[in-house]
Amino acid sequence: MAYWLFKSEPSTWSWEDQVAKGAAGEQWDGVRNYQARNNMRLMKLGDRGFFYHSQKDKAVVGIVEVCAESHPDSTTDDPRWECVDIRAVAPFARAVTIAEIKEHPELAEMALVKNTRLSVQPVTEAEWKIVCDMGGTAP
DNA sequence: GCCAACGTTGGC
DNA sequence: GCCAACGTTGGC
Repeated sequence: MAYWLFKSEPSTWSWEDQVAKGAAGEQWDGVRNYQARNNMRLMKLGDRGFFYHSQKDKAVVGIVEVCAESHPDSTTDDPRWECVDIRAVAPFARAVTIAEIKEHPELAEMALVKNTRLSVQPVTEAEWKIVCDMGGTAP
């Protein structure tokens, strides 16, 4: 299984919005960046991801799961853009802020730190375990 | 609100 | 195909 990170401005699409969609989930639409799209193309059913709030919170707030593999983004007619569907799995017991992530030496290579603007990022298994632990939630 | 980083666009 | 100009993102 692979691990990912999905970034969203809470004012646009928040963890609460995601939870409200329940087990059916929702498409992660609106991505207009090739690197982010390519990451979504690599995702498999059951892959897990972090849900990150940018801007105001700047923190990982929960865990999501891929519940539909890459398909055309219904919000555009442009065939270049695709997206996956994700559903909320579990909230973090406590949010893990980007400041904490930057302080942790083993997380220095995370895309969140190195490539701050990428909205859909890969996460390594080691990073996954560390951040879940910091969030007080089992991986 | 500012600014650095980076992706995209368009003229040549 | 290069590169300057511009727009957007996101941390601070």
